[in-house]
Amino acid sequence: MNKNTELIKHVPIFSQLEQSALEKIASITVERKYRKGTIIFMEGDKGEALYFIKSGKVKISKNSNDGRELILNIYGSGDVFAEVTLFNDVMYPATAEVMEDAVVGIIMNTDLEALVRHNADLALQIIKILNKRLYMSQMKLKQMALSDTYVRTAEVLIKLAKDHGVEKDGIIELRLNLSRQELANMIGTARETVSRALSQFKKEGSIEISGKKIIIQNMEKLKGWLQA
Amino acid sequence: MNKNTELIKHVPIFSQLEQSALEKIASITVERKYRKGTIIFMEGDKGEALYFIKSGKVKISKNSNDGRELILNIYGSGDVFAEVTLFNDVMYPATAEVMEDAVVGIIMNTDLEALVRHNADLALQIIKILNKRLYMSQMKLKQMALSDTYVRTAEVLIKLAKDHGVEKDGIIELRLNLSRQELANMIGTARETVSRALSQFKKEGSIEISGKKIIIQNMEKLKGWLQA
DNA sequence: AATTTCATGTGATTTGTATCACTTTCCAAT
DNA sequence: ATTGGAAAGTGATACAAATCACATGAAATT
Repeated sequence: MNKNTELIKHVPIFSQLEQSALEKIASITVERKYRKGTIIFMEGDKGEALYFIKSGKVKISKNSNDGRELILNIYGSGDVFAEVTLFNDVMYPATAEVMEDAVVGIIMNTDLEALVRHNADLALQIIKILNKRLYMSQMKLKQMALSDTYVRTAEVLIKLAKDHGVEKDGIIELRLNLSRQELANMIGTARETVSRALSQFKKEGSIEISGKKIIIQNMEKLKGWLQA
Repeated sequence: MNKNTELIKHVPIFSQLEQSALEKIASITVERKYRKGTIIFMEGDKGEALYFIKSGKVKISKNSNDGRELILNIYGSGDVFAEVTLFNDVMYPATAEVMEDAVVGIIMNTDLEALVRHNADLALQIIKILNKRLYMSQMKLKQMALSDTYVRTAEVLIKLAKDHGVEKDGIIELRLNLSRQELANMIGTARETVSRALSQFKKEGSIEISGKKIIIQNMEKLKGWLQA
């Protein structure tokens, strides 16, 4: 129980809450381990829980019926996901797949909803996170509508570096195990186009590539691609 | 005061609240009229209020610095907008412009925040609306990434018909005063492409066009374009 | 009503990017 | 280490959609 409280304290949306609320949340949280490749839930499944990540990475994506994929986000430690099904009794609007072995906290919607109804602080935290998500989503829409593929590629790299990169004296290492195809599915473009963009960024000295690892050598140069 | 309460009752996010809350909201709401073309706020302005529409239409858009525009949404009577700046102390992430003379209710963030902190019901309503917005935004992202321009055009027409159309024995009339350029800016395409798509839809008998007015003659046929 | 100005439709052309085709590289299994 | 199979890089081609160009139509201004 105490261990759970510690865990929950490190999740941003909960961290501001007072001790008693933390303990309540801890008491309704179930911890679970998932192996890489596991589907936590699929788009269309009944939405019944909120998840937060203790460790590992989770990919959130939508698929079209002709098999194409759009990756909406990649979440890591401390992030919450599936928050959209709270209070809504809707299906999950996207699929969650484990990219790196993960330990995840799970809170059933019914339990959390009961709590939120009496804890405005918690509601506020949820509002904040939804605000942020909405903001990001609209930014992406703008990029998708108004930027070309190389710019979008740079944008995604920069975002990934910020969220998941590890800085080592000036350079940032990105060790997500993303295939080019998956990167393309985040950017909304073709595998080959990503290859070409990365080659370009490499040639100009912005990044360095060794297999799946991408090193951002010169963030400023990469940011030079941004526009809009 | 009583008049305001009536007004507020018809706004979905408030309508579920109990009388005392309604009255409080009414007491902190300012009503204001705007003429067509007025900019209510601009992207980057300090976010300080939440708005809801009593009558008229408001266009929410983002602009790139090379002058191109992406229209995120068009809101009408009963809709809330600028909800993203609640509890966040951020700038408006988009611009709000009046498309049709509008009467708008304005609630200062500070006032509403104080209220929400002690009214979990209200917080829930806000969460619900954010959920819906996020869902819509992600749907759009998927469309933008995975559908071609004609499909997106059909999708936007269908959405506009649902939100703003007037049904008259089977056919739906769309009388938004949107230029082709603006339609294109909703779809994320070029003016000319929209013209061609509309011509196509007209030729196949899905719609009828007379100036800015678009009549959806055969919704089923138009929906035939949808995919994914 | 006449004239100017702006919005729209539509063909022609260009451009960006998806797709195809193939080679090379990487990784896993033996 | 060797081999087989998938993922990645890259040139060639095809295609959708942007852009250009212009004619037509509608709306605003005088």
